[in-house]
Amino acid sequence: MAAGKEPPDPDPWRPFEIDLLAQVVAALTAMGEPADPEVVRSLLNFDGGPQGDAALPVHRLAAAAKVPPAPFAEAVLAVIRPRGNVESVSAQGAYLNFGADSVRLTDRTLRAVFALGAGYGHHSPSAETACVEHTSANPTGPFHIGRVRNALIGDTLARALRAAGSQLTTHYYVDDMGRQAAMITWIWTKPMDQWPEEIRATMEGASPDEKRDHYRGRPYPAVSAYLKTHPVEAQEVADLVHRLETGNAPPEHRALAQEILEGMVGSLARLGVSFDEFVWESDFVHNGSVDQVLRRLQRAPHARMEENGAWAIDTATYGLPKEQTHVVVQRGNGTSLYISRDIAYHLSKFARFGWVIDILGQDHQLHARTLNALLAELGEPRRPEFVIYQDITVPDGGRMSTRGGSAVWLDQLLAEAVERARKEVLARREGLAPEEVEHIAEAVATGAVRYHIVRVAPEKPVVFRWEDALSFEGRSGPFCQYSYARASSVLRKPEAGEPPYSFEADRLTEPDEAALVRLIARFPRVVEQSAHRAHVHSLAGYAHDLAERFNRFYHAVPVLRSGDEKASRVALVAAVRQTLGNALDLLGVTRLESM
RNA sequence: GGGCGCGUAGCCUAGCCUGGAUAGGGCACCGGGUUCCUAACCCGGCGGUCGAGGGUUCAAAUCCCUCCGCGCCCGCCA
Repeated sequence: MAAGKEPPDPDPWRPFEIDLLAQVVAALTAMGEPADPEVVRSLLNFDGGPQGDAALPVHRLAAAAKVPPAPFAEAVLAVIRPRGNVESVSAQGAYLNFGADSVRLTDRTLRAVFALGAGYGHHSPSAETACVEHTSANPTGPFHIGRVRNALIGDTLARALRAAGSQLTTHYYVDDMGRQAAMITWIWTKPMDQWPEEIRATMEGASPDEKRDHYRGRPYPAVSAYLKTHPVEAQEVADLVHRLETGNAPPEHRALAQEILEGMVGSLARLGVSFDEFVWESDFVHNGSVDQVLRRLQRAPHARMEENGAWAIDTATYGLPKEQTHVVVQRGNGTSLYISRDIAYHLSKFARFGWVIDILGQDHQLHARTLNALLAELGEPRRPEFVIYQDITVPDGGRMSTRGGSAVWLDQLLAEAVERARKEVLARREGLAPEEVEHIAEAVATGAVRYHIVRVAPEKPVVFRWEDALSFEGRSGPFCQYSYARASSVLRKPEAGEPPYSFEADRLTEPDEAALVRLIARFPRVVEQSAHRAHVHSLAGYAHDLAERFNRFYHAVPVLRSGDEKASRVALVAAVRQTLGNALDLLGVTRLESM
């Protein structure tokens, strides 16, 4: 083992970058050219590629020197002295290409992976406290996959932020105050034989041991439709909403919400999504913080009372679209509105967390901007950061609608995925114990669904197609899981030996090995970037790239059947397994030792 | 009408913030690969006016402007 005395740098690329920057600056200085390290750094391109590990386009520097780019590049080449972690320099037209010292990079990378293990790619904990609020669906029935996009973006971002060092808490904001929740209570507090016929019809064939969110949520669409044409009953629901606000909710109200919520959250748990805290909207009403917000808003600079006693804020100065310059924050009857309660909630978050992040569907975009305007109106300097994602739609171009029957339930998707995965396992493997088959099928199914939804940038609209969602090949969760299982399988062989794995970096010089090492080395930066730019999809892209590189290596380079290189190659496989496993953990995709 | 987002091969997608060298993947399709560490894999091929036009620049998928198309929002609902 190439044991290092000092603890390894958690970012294997950094020493190369430091050396390279210093050498470029030194070369420019030697040429008598201005060499601001910050300028040079911004010019350097570390994306890597077939040309080398870093590139410097010299156009700008050449222009300043009043020399054509290509000769300028040659001139730099003549004076630059690659050393340390920089192994090679070459000029190609207007570009200088640099290669890292592969042996040093390999040594440093593998040592970092083995020393840090599950912590490789993670950054040291910071004092920064953060809160990610996500999902926050009304407790009125099961999840459809549109809302699952919210949950998966939020959960993956939370994992990434934790890895990046944040002290992170996740929130599910439970709306038990509005009309939606009231409708559930309205119908379920009536004996079923008194339900209107068209609502009772929705319970036909319902089994009492059905999952609770499905069972209790069944009448919801019918109730919603029924109330549109039945003003008397609609008034009952309106009265109920008023009772919720004044603290006179029927005793069953919260229990019903809780019951449905447990069913909903149970489905998310299968996907590895969990929450640190459930925050109930009604708590902000009952603890007086909503009243406090309303009183502050009434004293705010742009507040005014309407004719019927309602309070509104003129937000024209906050740059909102012109239709939204008049924001009502309190009804004529004195009750609060969603936006006011949300302000109370956000103030409570600001009191506890330095960084507040909300995952919101694009339909909440205007709400987000209004919230910011009202926070400004209150003199509150802090703002939440919003991650806005686009809807998942169905192929005929429609929104995912519960009433139109176009919604795809998460539970339905998972059931379908598990069934398909089970078939695959049974077709590929023989003699597995039934519980092993189920374990793999569940992991493959949930891995496929999680990966499929999180792989696309949040701002892209997504059209749901069964055949894409259930793909186990190519750019998919199971592809990554398979590569992990493959690496695990190699390491399980007796010939692979036991950890700790010793290696000699100068034996890992095949192009496929060098490429793998470079990808492994990039992981800590991928984690950092995905967390801070809320680009969780880049984690999915990374996992695929690493898996793909590993498969290429696996086919091209013998490991256990090799000679003097064997131990080093085994170590490389172990490093891939560790890194890919860490990436899968961040994606919430279950690692499989075999599949 | 206004605001926000999106538009990259038949389909899906990365890159856009911070401009840089032949735009990276996947699916589908065609042709190969398993006496050998898991073929949910690999190799090769096919396929691109980066929505259109203009501008800035030595250099534009990337920045700016205009237009077109699609989605969402514009409640004393949440």
